[in-house]
Amino acid sequence: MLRQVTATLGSVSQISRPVKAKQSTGHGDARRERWRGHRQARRAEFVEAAVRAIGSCGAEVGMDDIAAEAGVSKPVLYRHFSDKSDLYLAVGEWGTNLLMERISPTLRQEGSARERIRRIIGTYLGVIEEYPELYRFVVRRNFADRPVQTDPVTTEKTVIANSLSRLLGEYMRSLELDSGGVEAWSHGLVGMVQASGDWWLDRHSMSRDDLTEYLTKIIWFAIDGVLRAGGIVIDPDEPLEIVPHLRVVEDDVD
Amino acid sequence: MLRQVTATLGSVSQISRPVKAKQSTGHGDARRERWRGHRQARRAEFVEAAVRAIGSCGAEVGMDDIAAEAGVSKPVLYRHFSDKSDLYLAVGEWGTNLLMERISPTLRQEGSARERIRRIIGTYLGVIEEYPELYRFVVRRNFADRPVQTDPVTTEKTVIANSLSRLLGEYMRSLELDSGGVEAWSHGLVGMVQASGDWWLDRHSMSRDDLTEYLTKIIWFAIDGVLRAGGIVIDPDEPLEIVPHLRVVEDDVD
DNA sequence: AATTGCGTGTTACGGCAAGTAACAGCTACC
DNA sequence: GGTAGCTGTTACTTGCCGTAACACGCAATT
Repeated sequence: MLRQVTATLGSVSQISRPVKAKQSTGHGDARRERWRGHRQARRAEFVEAAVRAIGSCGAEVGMDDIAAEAGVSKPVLYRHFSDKSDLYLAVGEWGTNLLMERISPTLRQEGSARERIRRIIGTYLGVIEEYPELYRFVVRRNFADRPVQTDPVTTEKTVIANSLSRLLGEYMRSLELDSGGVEAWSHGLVGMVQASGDWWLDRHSMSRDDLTEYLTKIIWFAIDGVLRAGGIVIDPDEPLEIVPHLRVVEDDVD
Repeated sequence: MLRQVTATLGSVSQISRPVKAKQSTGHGDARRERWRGHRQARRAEFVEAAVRAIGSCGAEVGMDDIAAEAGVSKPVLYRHFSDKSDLYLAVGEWGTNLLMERISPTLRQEGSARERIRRIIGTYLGVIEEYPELYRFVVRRNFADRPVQTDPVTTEKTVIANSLSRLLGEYMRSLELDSGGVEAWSHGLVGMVQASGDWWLDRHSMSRDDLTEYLTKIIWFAIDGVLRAGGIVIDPDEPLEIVPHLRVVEDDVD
Protein backbone atom coordinates (compact mmCIF):
# COMPACT_ATOMS: atom_id res chain seq x y z
CA MET A 1 0.00 0.00 0.00
CA LEU A 2 2.61 2.48 1.04
CA ARG A 3 4.82 1.16 -1.62
CA GLN A 4 2.36 1.91 -4.32
CA VAL A 5 2.14 5.48 -3.31
CA THR A 6 5.86 5.83 -3.00
CA ALA A 7 6.33 4.31 -6.37
CA THR A 8 4.96 7.46 -7.88
CA LEU A 9 7.03 9.66 -5.64
CA GLY A 10 10.04 9.66 -7.80
CA SER A 11 8.33 11.59 -10.49
CA VAL A 12 6.99 14.02 -7.99
CA SER A 13 10.45 14.62 -6.61
CA GLN A 14 11.60 15.48 -10.05
CA ILE A 15 9.24 18.34 -10.05
CA SER A 16 10.70 20.13 -7.10
CA ARG A 17 14.31 19.49 -7.99
CA PRO A 18 14.45 18.52 -11.63
CA VAL A 19 17.24 16.12 -12.48
CA LYS A 20 19.83 17.80 -14.60
CA ALA A 21 19.74 16.15 -17.97
CA LYS A 22 23.43 15.45 -17.97
CA GLN A 23 23.67 13.30 -21.07
CA SER A 24 26.60 14.31 -23.23
CA THR A 25 28.30 16.77 -20.92
CA GLY A 26 31.70 16.40 -22.52
CA HIS A 27 32.67 12.95 -21.28
CA GLY A 28 29.30 11.27 -21.84
CA ASP A 29 29.31 8.62 -19.12
CA ALA A 30 26.77 5.85 -18.96
CA ARG A 31 27.56 5.29 -15.29
CA ARG A 32 25.75 8.31 -13.98
CA GLU A 33 22.79 7.41 -16.10
CA ARG A 34 22.79 3.87 -14.81
CA TRP A 35 22.45 5.00 -11.20
CA ARG A 36 19.77 7.54 -11.70
CA GLY A 37 16.82 5.27 -11.12
CA HIS A 38 18.54 3.82 -8.14
CA ARG A 39 19.04 7.20 -6.53
CA GLN A 40 15.39 7.97 -6.88
CA ALA A 41 14.48 4.65 -5.32
CA ARG A 42 16.85 5.34 -2.47
CA ARG A 43 15.37 8.76 -1.86
CA ALA A 44 11.91 7.27 -1.73
CA GLU A 45 13.14 4.59 0.64
CA PHE A 46 14.50 7.22 3.00
CA VAL A 47 11.31 9.19 2.82
CA GLU A 48 9.45 6.08 3.89
CA ALA A 49 11.89 5.60 6.72
CA ALA A 50 11.30 9.19 7.74
CA VAL A 51 7.56 8.61 7.74
CA ARG A 52 8.03 5.55 9.93
CA ALA A 53 10.38 7.41 12.26
CA ILE A 54 7.90 10.22 12.57
CA GLY A 55 5.25 7.69 13.44
CA SER A 56 7.30 6.23 16.25
CA CYS A 57 9.30 9.20 17.54
CA GLY A 58 6.65 11.81 17.02
CA ALA A 59 6.93 15.01 15.07
CA GLU A 60 10.16 16.05 16.81
CA VAL A 61 12.37 13.45 15.15
CA GLY A 62 15.99 14.23 14.56
CA MET A 63 18.05 13.32 11.57
CA ASP A 64 19.78 10.64 13.62
CA ASP A 65 16.48 9.00 14.40
CA ILE A 66 15.53 8.91 10.78
CA ALA A 67 18.92 7.58 9.77
CA ALA A 68 18.64 4.88 12.43
CA GLU A 69 15.17 3.95 11.22
CA ALA A 70 16.53 3.64 7.71
CA GLY A 71 19.33 1.45 9.04
CA VAL A 72 22.14 3.75 7.94
CA SER A 73 24.21 6.51 9.43
CA LYS A 74 23.56 10.17 9.03
CA PRO A 75 25.97 11.10 6.24
CA VAL A 76 24.24 8.63 3.97
CA LEU A 77 21.08 10.61 4.40
CA TYR A 78 22.90 13.75 3.43
CA ARG A 79 24.01 12.19 0.18
CA HIS A 80 20.39 12.11 -0.88
CA PHE A 81 19.02 15.18 0.78
CA SER A 82 20.83 18.47 0.81
CA ASP A 83 19.58 19.24 4.28
CA LYS A 84 16.80 18.73 6.75
CA SER A 85 14.41 20.97 4.88
CA ASP A 86 14.95 18.99 1.75
CA LEU A 87 13.96 15.79 3.47
CA TYR A 88 11.02 17.45 5.18
CA LEU A 89 9.88 18.80 1.89
CA ALA A 90 10.04 15.32 0.40
CA VAL A 91 8.00 14.03 3.31
CA GLY A 92 5.49 16.76 2.65
CA GLU A 93 5.30 15.70 -0.96
CA TRP A 94 4.80 12.16 0.12
CA GLY A 95 1.86 13.25 2.22
CA THR A 96 0.38 15.39 -0.51
CA ASN A 97 0.78 12.53 -2.89
CA LEU A 98 -0.99 10.15 -0.55
CA LEU A 99 -3.79 12.63 -0.12
CA MET A 100 -4.19 13.17 -3.83
CA GLU A 101 -4.06 9.45 -4.54
CA ARG A 102 -7.05 9.08 -2.29
CA ILE A 103 -8.98 12.08 -3.43
CA SER A 104 -8.66 11.53 -7.15
CA PRO A 105 -10.76 8.36 -7.36
CA THR A 106 -13.59 9.96 -5.40
CA LEU A 107 -13.66 12.75 -7.94
CA ARG A 108 -14.08 10.30 -10.75
CA GLN A 109 -17.12 8.83 -9.09
CA GLU A 110 -20.55 10.18 -9.80
CA GLY A 111 -22.04 12.59 -7.35
CA SER A 112 -23.65 15.90 -6.72
CA ALA A 113 -21.64 19.00 -5.98
CA ARG A 114 -22.23 18.70 -2.27
CA GLU A 115 -21.42 15.02 -2.31
CA ARG A 116 -18.11 15.72 -4.00
CA ILE A 117 -17.20 18.32 -1.44
CA ARG A 118 -18.15 15.93 1.30
CA ARG A 119 -15.93 13.20 -0.10
CA ILE A 120 -12.92 15.45 -0.45
CA ILE A 121 -13.20 16.71 3.09
CA GLY A 122 -13.94 13.29 4.50
CA THR A 123 -10.93 11.87 2.73
CA TYR A 124 -8.72 14.64 3.99
CA LEU A 125 -9.83 14.19 7.57
CA GLY A 126 -9.35 10.45 7.22
CA VAL A 127 -5.77 10.92 6.14
CA ILE A 128 -4.78 13.27 8.92
CA GLU A 129 -6.49 11.00 11.40
CA GLU A 130 -4.53 8.06 10.08
CA TYR A 131 -1.20 9.88 10.18
CA PRO A 132 -1.54 12.35 13.01
CA GLU A 133 2.15 12.56 13.81
CA LEU A 134 3.06 12.92 10.18
CA TYR A 135 0.49 15.64 9.90
CA ARG A 136 1.92 17.51 12.85
CA PHE A 137 5.39 17.06 11.49
CA VAL A 138 4.42 18.57 8.20
CA VAL A 139 2.15 21.27 9.51
CA ARG A 140 3.97 22.44 12.59
CA ARG A 141 6.84 23.56 10.55
CA ASN A 142 10.16 24.47 12.00
CA PHE A 143 12.14 26.23 9.36
CA ALA A 144 13.00 29.55 10.78
CA ASP A 145 16.30 29.23 8.97
CA ARG A 146 14.87 28.85 5.51
CA PRO A 147 13.42 31.45 3.19
CA VAL A 148 9.68 31.60 3.16
CA GLN A 149 9.28 30.54 -0.42
CA THR A 150 10.81 27.13 0.14
CA ASP A 151 8.71 26.34 3.17
CA PRO A 152 7.33 22.81 2.86
CA VAL A 153 3.83 23.36 4.09
CA THR A 154 3.36 26.56 2.21
CA THR A 155 4.48 24.69 -0.85
CA GLU A 156 2.17 21.75 -0.29
CA LYS A 157 -0.78 23.86 0.65
CA THR A 158 -0.10 25.98 -2.38
CA VAL A 159 -0.11 22.92 -4.59
CA ILE A 160 -3.50 21.90 -3.30
CA ALA A 161 -4.89 25.40 -3.36
CA ASN A 162 -3.68 25.83 -6.92
CA SER A 163 -5.44 22.68 -8.01
CA LEU A 164 -8.55 23.98 -6.42
CA SER A 165 -8.04 27.36 -8.07
CA ARG A 166 -7.89 25.75 -11.46
CA LEU A 167 -10.97 23.70 -10.71
CA LEU A 168 -13.02 26.61 -9.42
CA GLY A 169 -11.69 28.90 -12.11
CA GLU A 170 -12.85 26.54 -14.81
CA TYR A 171 -16.28 26.33 -13.30
CA MET A 172 -16.54 30.06 -12.88
CA ARG A 173 -15.40 30.80 -16.38
CA SER A 174 -17.59 28.13 -17.88
CA LEU A 175 -20.49 29.75 -16.08
CA GLU A 176 -19.25 33.11 -17.26
CA LEU A 177 -18.78 34.51 -13.80
CA ASP A 178 -16.08 36.84 -12.52
CA SER A 179 -13.21 34.63 -11.45
CA GLY A 180 -11.19 37.37 -9.78
CA GLY A 181 -11.65 36.00 -6.29
CA VAL A 182 -11.04 32.39 -7.12
CA GLU A 183 -7.43 32.28 -6.02
CA ALA A 184 -8.10 33.97 -2.71
CA TRP A 185 -11.08 31.74 -2.10
CA SER A 186 -9.13 28.62 -2.89
CA HIS A 187 -6.39 29.43 -0.46
CA GLY A 188 -8.98 30.45 2.05
CA LEU A 189 -10.99 27.25 1.73
CA VAL A 190 -7.90 25.10 1.94
CA GLY A 191 -6.87 27.00 5.04
CA MET A 192 -10.32 26.60 6.47
CA VAL A 193 -10.31 22.85 6.13
CA GLN A 194 -6.77 22.64 7.38
CA ALA A 195 -7.45 24.77 10.44
CA SER A 196 -10.59 22.87 11.28
CA GLY A 197 -8.78 19.59 10.93
CA ASP A 198 -5.99 20.88 13.09
CA TRP A 199 -8.40 21.86 15.80
CA TRP A 200 -10.31 18.62 15.50
CA LEU A 201 -7.16 16.54 15.72
CA ASP A 202 -6.25 18.16 19.01
CA ARG A 203 -9.64 18.04 20.60
CA HIS A 204 -11.55 15.24 18.92
CA SER A 205 -14.69 16.76 20.37
CA MET A 206 -16.87 15.42 17.59
CA SER A 207 -16.92 12.51 15.20
CA ARG A 208 -15.21 12.72 11.87
CA ASP A 209 -18.50 12.41 10.06
CA ASP A 210 -19.98 15.28 12.03
CA LEU A 211 -17.09 17.55 11.25
CA THR A 212 -17.20 16.51 7.63
CA GLU A 213 -20.85 17.38 7.54
CA TYR A 214 -20.41 20.76 9.17
CA LEU A 215 -17.55 21.72 6.90
CA THR A 216 -19.34 20.50 3.83
CA LYS A 217 -22.34 22.52 4.81
CA ILE A 218 -20.53 25.80 5.27
CA ILE A 219 -18.36 25.37 2.20
CA TRP A 220 -21.32 24.56 0.07
CA PHE A 221 -23.08 27.65 1.35
CA ALA A 222 -20.06 29.73 0.47
CA ILE A 223 -19.85 28.37 -3.05
CA ASP A 224 -23.56 28.51 -3.53
CA GLY A 225 -23.53 32.14 -2.47
CA VAL A 226 -20.89 33.01 -5.01
CA LEU A 227 -22.86 31.27 -7.74
CA ARG A 228 -26.15 32.86 -6.74
CA ALA A 229 -24.50 36.27 -6.76
CA GLY A 230 -23.67 35.50 -10.38
CA GLY A 231 -27.26 34.54 -11.04
CA ILE A 232 -26.65 30.82 -11.11
CA VAL A 233 -28.47 28.32 -8.96
CA ILE A 234 -27.31 24.76 -8.66
CA ASP A 235 -29.13 22.06 -6.79
CA PRO A 236 -26.60 20.75 -4.28
CA ASP A 237 -27.99 17.25 -4.55
CA GLU A 238 -28.30 16.93 -8.31
CA PRO A 239 -25.47 15.13 -10.08
CA LEU A 240 -23.02 17.53 -11.63
CA GLU A 241 -22.94 17.56 -15.39
CA ILE A 242 -19.56 19.24 -15.54
CA VAL A 243 -17.22 16.63 -14.19
CA PRO A 244 -14.06 18.10 -12.71
CA HIS A 245 -10.73 16.49 -13.24
CA LEU A 246 -8.02 17.31 -10.79
CA ARG A 247 -4.63 17.88 -12.26
CA VAL A 248 -2.31 17.98 -9.37
CA VAL A 249 1.32 18.36 -10.20
CA GLU A 250 1.73 17.17 -13.73
CA ASP A 251 0.90 20.54 -15.18
CA ASP A 252 3.61 22.24 -13.19
CA VAL A 253 6.42 20.31 -14.80
CA ASP A 254 6.91 21.94 -18.12
CA MET B 1 1.25 54.01 20.38
CA LEU B 2 3.03 50.80 21.03
CA ARG B 3 3.34 51.79 24.61
CA GLN B 4 -0.35 52.09 25.03
CA VAL B 5 -0.92 48.61 23.79
CA THR B 6 1.85 47.21 25.87
CA ALA B 7 0.53 48.90 28.94
CA THR B 8 -2.26 46.36 28.98
CA LEU B 9 0.04 43.47 28.36
CA GLY B 10 0.85 42.87 31.97
CA SER B 11 -2.63 41.76 32.74
CA VAL B 12 -2.69 39.54 29.70
CA SER B 13 0.50 37.85 30.76
CA GLN B 14 -1.10 37.03 34.02
CA ILE B 15 -3.53 34.88 32.20
CA SER B 16 -1.06 32.50 30.74
CA ARG B 17 1.13 32.27 33.79
CA PRO B 18 -0.91 33.35 36.75
CA VAL B 19 1.16 34.98 39.48
CA LYS B 20 1.18 32.86 42.54
CA ALA B 21 -0.61 34.76 45.22
CA LYS B 22 2.23 34.37 47.66
CA GLN B 23 1.06 36.70 50.35
CA SER B 24 1.43 35.12 53.79
CA THR B 25 3.29 31.97 52.81
CA GLY B 26 4.84 31.49 56.22
CA HIS B 27 7.48 34.23 56.07
CA GLY B 28 5.27 36.90 54.50
CA ASP B 29 7.83 39.12 52.87
CA ALA B 30 6.92 42.50 51.49
CA ARG B 31 9.93 42.45 49.24
CA ARG B 32 8.57 40.03 46.69
CA GLU B 33 5.36 41.95 46.60
CA ARG B 34 7.21 45.20 46.03
CA TRP B 35 8.94 43.88 42.95
CA ARG B 36 6.00 42.26 41.32
CA GLY B 37 4.91 45.22 39.28
CA HIS B 38 8.46 45.79 38.29
CA ARG B 39 8.86 42.27 36.97
CA GLN B 40 5.80 42.63 34.85
CA ALA B 41 7.05 45.89 33.44
CA ARG B 42 10.36 44.28 32.67
CA ARG B 43 8.71 41.39 30.91
CA ALA B 44 6.71 43.76 28.79
CA GLU B 45 9.85 45.72 28.04
CA PHE B 46 11.58 42.60 26.79
CA VAL B 47 8.61 41.64 24.71
CA GLU B 48 8.80 45.02 23.04
CA ALA B 49 12.47 44.51 22.45
CA ALA B 50 11.70 41.16 20.91
CA VAL B 51 9.16 42.75 18.62
CA ARG B 52 11.72 45.34 17.56
CA ALA B 53 14.37 42.67 17.06
CA ILE B 54 11.99 40.65 14.95
CA GLY B 55 11.32 43.73 12.88
CA SER B 56 14.99 44.27 12.18
CA CYS B 57 16.44 40.75 12.13
CA GLY B 58 13.45 39.05 10.58
CA ALA B 59 11.55 36.09 11.93
CA GLU B 60 14.68 34.04 12.54
CA VAL B 61 15.98 36.08 15.46
CA GLY B 62 18.01 34.39 18.13
CA MET B 63 17.87 34.97 21.82
CA ASP B 64 21.15 36.83 21.61
CA ASP B 65 19.70 39.26 19.11
CA ILE B 66 16.75 39.96 21.31
CA ALA B 67 18.95 40.37 24.35
CA ALA B 68 21.15 42.75 22.41
CA GLU B 69 18.14 44.73 21.24
CA ALA B 70 17.01 45.00 24.85
CA GLY B 71 20.48 46.14 25.81
CA VAL B 72 21.19 43.27 28.15
CA SER B 73 22.87 39.90 28.00
CA LYS B 74 21.15 36.62 27.54
CA PRO B 75 20.88 35.34 31.10
CA VAL B 76 18.89 38.41 32.03
CA LEU B 77 16.30 37.36 29.50
CA TYR B 78 16.15 33.94 31.04
CA ARG B 79 15.34 35.45 34.42
CA HIS B 80 12.07 36.65 32.99
CA PHE B 81 11.24 33.94 30.50
CA SER B 82 11.67 30.29 31.28
CA ASP B 83 12.75 29.56 27.72
CA LYS B 84 12.41 30.61 24.14
CA SER B 85 8.87 29.33 23.82
CA ASP B 86 7.83 31.36 26.80
CA LEU B 87 9.09 34.52 25.18
CA TYR B 88 7.56 33.60 21.84
CA LEU B 89 4.27 32.96 23.52
CA ALA B 90 4.43 36.38 25.13
CA VAL B 91 5.15 37.90 21.74
CA GLY B 92 2.16 36.07 20.37
CA GLU B 93 0.02 37.48 23.12
CA TRP B 94 1.34 40.90 22.35
CA GLY B 95 0.24 40.47 18.77
CA THR B 96 -3.17 39.10 19.68
CA ASN B 97 -3.58 41.96 22.06
CA LEU B 98 -2.72 44.48 19.39
CA LEU B 99 -5.16 42.87 17.01
CA MET B 100 -7.95 42.83 19.53
CA GLU B 101 -7.28 46.41 20.55
CA ARG B 102 -7.90 47.39 16.99
CA ILE B 103 -10.86 45.18 16.30
CA SER B 104 -12.83 45.98 19.41
CA PRO B 105 -13.62 49.61 18.59
CA THR B 106 -14.84 48.70 15.12
CA LEU B 107 -17.31 46.31 16.69
CA ARG B 108 -18.71 49.05 18.86
CA GLN B 109 -19.43 51.13 15.79
CA GLU B 110 -22.72 50.89 14.01
CA GLY B 111 -22.89 48.77 10.93
CA SER B 112 -24.57 45.99 9.05
CA ALA B 113 -23.52 42.39 9.42
CA ARG B 114 -21.48 42.48 6.26
CA GLU B 115 -19.92 45.78 7.20
CA ARG B 116 -18.80 44.34 10.52
CA ILE B 117 -17.24 41.35 8.87
CA ARG B 118 -15.51 43.61 6.42
CA ARG B 119 -14.05 45.73 9.19
CA ILE B 120 -12.74 42.78 11.15
CA ILE B 121 -11.03 41.30 8.13
CA GLY B 122 -9.71 44.62 6.94
CA THR B 123 -8.28 45.31 10.36
CA TYR B 124 -6.66 41.92 10.52
CA LEU B 125 -5.06 42.31 7.12
CA GLY B 126 -3.90 45.77 8.09
CA VAL B 127 -2.13 44.42 11.15
CA ILE B 128 -0.31 41.63 9.39
CA GLU B 129 0.66 44.00 6.64
CA GLU B 130 2.05 46.41 9.21
CA TYR B 131 4.01 43.73 11.06
CA PRO B 132 4.87 41.17 8.42
CA GLU B 133 7.98 39.87 10.14
CA LEU B 134 6.23 39.65 13.45
CA TYR B 135 3.44 37.79 11.76
CA ARG B 136 5.82 35.30 10.22
CA PHE B 137 7.58 34.92 13.50
CA VAL B 138 4.38 34.07 15.26
CA VAL B 139 2.81 31.99 12.54
CA ARG B 140 5.74 30.05 11.20
CA ARG B 141 6.23 28.37 14.45
CA ASN B 142 9.30 26.45 15.38
CA PHE B 143 8.55 24.49 18.50
CA ALA B 144 9.16 20.92 17.63
CA ASP B 145 10.46 20.55 21.16
CA ARG B 146 7.32 21.67 22.91
CA PRO B 147 4.08 19.80 23.47
CA VAL B 148 1.32 20.67 21.07
CA GLN B 149 -0.97 22.18 23.64
CA THR B 150 1.43 24.97 24.55
CA ASP B 151 2.06 26.00 20.99
CA PRO B 152 1.84 29.77 20.71
CA VAL B 153 -0.05 30.08 17.48
CA THR B 154 -2.48 27.36 18.32
CA THR B 155 -3.08 29.15 21.55
CA GLU B 156 -3.55 32.53 19.96
CA LYS B 157 -5.69 31.25 17.16
CA THR B 158 -7.74 29.35 19.68
CA VAL B 159 -8.28 32.49 21.68
CA ILE B 160 -9.61 34.29 18.64
CA ALA B 161 -11.64 31.35 17.44
CA ASN B 162 -13.15 30.96 20.89
CA SER B 163 -14.22 34.58 20.93
CA LEU B 164 -15.82 34.05 17.58
CA SER B 165 -17.45 30.87 18.81
CA ARG B 166 -19.05 32.70 21.66
CA LEU B 167 -20.20 35.42 19.35
CA LEU B 168 -21.67 33.11 16.75
CA GLY B 169 -23.07 30.82 19.41
CA GLU B 170 -24.98 33.69 20.98
CA TYR B 171 -26.40 34.67 17.64
CA MET B 172 -27.38 31.16 16.75
CA ARG B 173 -29.00 30.50 20.07
CA SER B 174 -30.79 33.82 20.11
CA LEU B 175 -32.17 32.89 16.70
CA GLU B 176 -32.99 29.45 18.05
CA LEU B 177 -30.81 27.63 15.55
CA ASP B 178 -28.72 24.55 16.06
CA SER B 179 -25.35 25.72 17.32
CA GLY B 180 -23.59 22.38 17.06
CA GLY B 181 -21.33 23.44 14.24
CA VAL B 182 -20.40 26.80 15.66
CA GLU B 183 -17.09 25.78 17.12
CA ALA B 184 -15.93 24.02 13.99
CA TRP B 185 -17.05 26.92 11.85
CA SER B 186 -15.28 29.42 14.04
CA HIS B 187 -11.99 27.62 13.84
CA GLY B 188 -12.53 27.13 10.16
CA LEU B 189 -13.28 30.77 9.47
CA VAL B 190 -10.33 31.93 11.50
CA GLY B 191 -8.16 29.51 9.59
CA MET B 192 -9.59 30.71 6.34
CA VAL B 193 -8.75 34.32 7.00
CA GLN B 194 -5.35 33.40 8.32
CA ALA B 195 -4.49 31.25 5.33
CA SER B 196 -5.67 33.86 2.89
CA GLY B 197 -3.68 36.51 4.67
CA ASP B 198 -0.65 34.27 4.65
CA TRP B 199 -0.95 33.74 0.94
CA TRP B 200 -1.59 37.39 0.29
CA LEU B 201 1.39 38.47 2.35
CA ASP B 202 3.68 36.33 0.24
CA ARG B 203 2.27 37.22 -3.13
CA HIS B 204 0.65 40.61 -2.76
CA SER B 205 -1.11 39.88 -6.02
CA MET B 206 -4.08 42.07 -5.16
CA SER B 207 -4.81 45.10 -3.06
CA ARG B 208 -5.77 44.77 0.55
CA ASP B 209 -9.19 46.17 -0.13
CA ASP B 210 -9.81 43.65 -2.87
CA LEU B 211 -8.87 40.75 -0.68
CA THR B 212 -10.96 42.15 2.14
CA GLU B 213 -13.88 42.36 -0.22
CA TYR B 214 -13.47 38.83 -1.53
CA LEU B 215 -13.13 37.34 1.92
CA THR B 216 -16.03 39.34 3.25
CA LYS B 217 -18.13 38.14 0.38
CA ILE B 218 -17.47 34.46 0.84
CA ILE B 219 -17.74 34.58 4.60
CA TRP B 220 -21.00 36.41 4.42
CA PHE B 221 -22.30 33.82 2.00
CA ALA B 222 -21.29 31.08 4.37
CA ILE B 223 -23.01 32.69 7.33
CA ASP B 224 -26.01 33.65 5.30
CA GLY B 225 -26.33 30.07 4.14
CA VAL B 226 -26.32 28.76 7.66
CA LEU B 227 -28.97 31.26 8.66
CA ARG B 228 -31.13 30.55 5.64
CA ALA B 229 -30.92 26.84 6.35
CA GLY B 230 -32.44 27.71 9.72
CA GLY B 231 -35.15 29.72 8.02
CA ILE B 232 -33.70 33.10 8.87
CA VAL B 233 -32.95 35.76 6.33
CA ILE B 234 -30.92 38.81 7.23
CA ASP B 235 -30.26 41.70 4.93
CA PRO B 236 -26.48 41.96 4.77
CA ASP B 237 -26.67 45.73 4.47
CA GLU B 238 -29.20 46.49 7.17
CA PRO B 239 -27.81 47.61 10.52
CA LEU B 240 -27.73 44.78 13.01
CA GLU B 241 -30.09 45.11 15.91
CA ILE B 242 -28.24 42.57 18.01
CA VAL B 243 -24.97 44.24 18.76
CA PRO B 244 -22.17 41.84 19.47
CA HIS B 245 -19.67 42.48 22.19
CA LEU B 246 -16.37 40.70 21.97
CA ARG B 247 -15.02 39.39 25.18
CA VAL B 248 -11.52 38.37 24.41
CA VAL B 249 -9.47 37.10 27.26
CA GLU B 250 -11.12 38.44 30.35
CA ASP B 251 -13.50 35.53 30.56
CA ASP B 252 -10.71 33.01 30.54
CA VAL B 253 -9.17 34.24 33.76
CA ASP B 254 -11.42 32.86 36.41
C1' DA C 1 43.83 -6.59 -16.03
C1' DA C 2 44.09 -2.08 -14.31
C1' DT C 3 42.07 2.24 -13.79
C1' DT C 4 38.43 5.31 -12.88
C1' DG C 5 33.69 6.96 -11.65
C1' DC C 6 30.02 6.53 -8.81
C1' DG C 7 27.92 4.45 -5.52
C1' DT C 8 28.12 2.15 -0.63
C1' DG C 9 29.22 2.80 4.21
C1' DT C 10 31.64 4.31 8.57
C1' DT C 11 33.55 7.40 12.83
C1' DA C 12 34.69 11.57 14.44
C1' DC C 13 34.51 16.29 14.32
C1' DG C 14 32.97 21.51 13.58
C1' DG C 15 29.60 24.98 14.42
C1' DC C 16 25.74 27.41 15.86
C1' DA C 17 22.19 28.61 19.11
C1' DA C 18 19.68 27.48 23.43
C1' DG C 19 20.19 27.38 28.00
C1' DT C 20 23.19 27.35 32.53
C1' DA C 21 26.79 27.99 36.06
C1' DA C 22 29.28 30.95 38.79
C1' DC C 23 30.36 35.25 40.16
C1' DA C 24 29.70 40.30 41.67
C1' DG C 25 27.24 44.59 42.75
C1' DC C 26 23.00 47.47 44.15
C1' DT C 27 18.85 48.69 47.01
C1' DA C 28 15.45 48.21 50.52
C1' DC C 29 13.27 45.49 54.04
C1' DC C 30 13.92 43.45 58.85
C1' DG D 1 24.33 44.78 59.61
C1' DG D 2 22.32 40.92 57.43
C1' DT D 3 19.59 39.32 53.80
C1' DA D 4 16.21 38.84 49.93
C1' DG D 5 15.56 40.07 45.56
C1' DC D 6 16.80 42.29 41.93
C1' DT D 7 20.74 44.04 38.58
C1' DG D 8 24.27 42.49 35.47
C1' DT D 9 28.43 39.97 33.53
C1' DT D 10 31.66 36.12 31.16
C1' DA D 11 32.28 31.57 30.13
C1' DC D 12 30.65 27.30 29.98
C1' DT D 13 27.80 22.95 28.65
C1' DT D 14 24.50 20.62 25.60
C1' DG D 15 22.19 19.12 21.54
C1' DC D 16 21.56 18.71 17.00
C1' DC D 17 22.47 19.84 12.18
C1' DG D 18 25.72 19.18 8.91
C1' DT D 19 30.62 17.81 7.19
C1' DA D 20 35.50 16.03 6.64
C1' DA D 21 38.09 12.23 6.07
C1' DC D 22 38.60 7.71 5.08
C1' DA D 23 37.58 2.84 3.20
C1' DC D 24 35.20 -0.51 0.25
C1' DG D 25 32.43 -2.52 -4.02
C1' DC D 26 30.93 -2.79 -8.55
C1' DA D 27 30.76 -1.89 -13.37
C1' DA D 28 32.38 0.80 -17.38
C1' DT D 29 36.30 2.43 -19.72
C1' DT D 30 41.01 1.75 -21.60
